[in-house]
Amino acid sequence: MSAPTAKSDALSKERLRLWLRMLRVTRQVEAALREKLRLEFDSTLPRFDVMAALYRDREGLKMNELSKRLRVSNGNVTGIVDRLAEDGLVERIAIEGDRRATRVRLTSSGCDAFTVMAEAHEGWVNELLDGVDAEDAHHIGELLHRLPADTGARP
Amino acid sequence: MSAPTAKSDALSKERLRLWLRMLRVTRQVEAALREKLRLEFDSTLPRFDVMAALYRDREGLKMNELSKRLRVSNGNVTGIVDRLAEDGLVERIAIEGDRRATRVRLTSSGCDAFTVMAEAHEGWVNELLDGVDAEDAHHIGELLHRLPADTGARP
DNA sequence: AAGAAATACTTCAAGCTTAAAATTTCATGC
DNA sequence: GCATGAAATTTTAAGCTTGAAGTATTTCTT
Repeated sequence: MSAPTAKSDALSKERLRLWLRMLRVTRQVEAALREKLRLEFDSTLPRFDVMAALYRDREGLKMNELSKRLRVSNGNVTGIVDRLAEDGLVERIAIEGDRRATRVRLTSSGCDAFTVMAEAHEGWVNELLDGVDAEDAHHIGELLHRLPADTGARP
Repeated sequence: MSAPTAKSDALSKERLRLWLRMLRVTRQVEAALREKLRLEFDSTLPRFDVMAALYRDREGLKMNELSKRLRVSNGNVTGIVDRLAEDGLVERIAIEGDRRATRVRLTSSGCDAFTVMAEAHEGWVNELLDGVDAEDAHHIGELLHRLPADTGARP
């Protein structure tokens, strides 16, 4: 533990400012997306996230894998999947040979619904990030990638 | 509405990728901060945010102003302030001449508690954003500032 | 084969969050 | 003065989120 120098203190403050700004922008964009999803599709961001993960793995995921993929608690996923299942967008499928686990996957109507939502979603993000050109996007992406927090590589 | 060109489509995808990465990093950092606050101070991020806003305006804020400042619903602020008040960290003060509104401000013990938390918080952020030097921080900050989403200037 | 440990999932309590409805108080027009 | 609408806040219903406790089921140990 080295003594805080004037320089390291200034850097610390700079990082704090950056964090607060990142947080503000992220929340703003999230709020906009949430409202769009609600108004246009009567849905929510968590539902969208779950469906997106299941769309990537069309054959489905175990609850376990889903919660790791989304980095949320497993109890959380249970509730979201429950509600999606009520609406017929996903289904739980027994796994042969292990009666503890279940696989969740999009139903065909869930798959259809997601493709429509995903296209709209990309358009909204595109509008919300207006002002970021390809070079900027690439640059910020690189910087974020250097953060210890970005353990983004998924198995 | 112009027809989507190959170039604009690529940019759209690039922005989507950037957004997903921003979201992931932000959530990761938030999760880390939330856990720290819980373990070290038995507190939460929303409580910290409210206290931070009240620390900035030491004489207090109306519920209204607080919810605008934090960009959350007013019903939301009610609950958080209720719980902070139960713990003696903030207090509601009647506003003379308007019996509808109340001013919320930190108690002196709330103020003390916040200064301790704020220092720890800055340290955590500093560690979490390790790898971002002053130049990077400034650069990303500039880019974020150009987003329409960053309507950050507070009155 | 019996018991112990690990795994997969759900349930639970508490808190956060929103949008919408309800309440109280203030301001304005007539 | 009084009605009507605006403003500040709280309440409510529904959903999200976590960490911890609880339930089965499987696997490991001996």
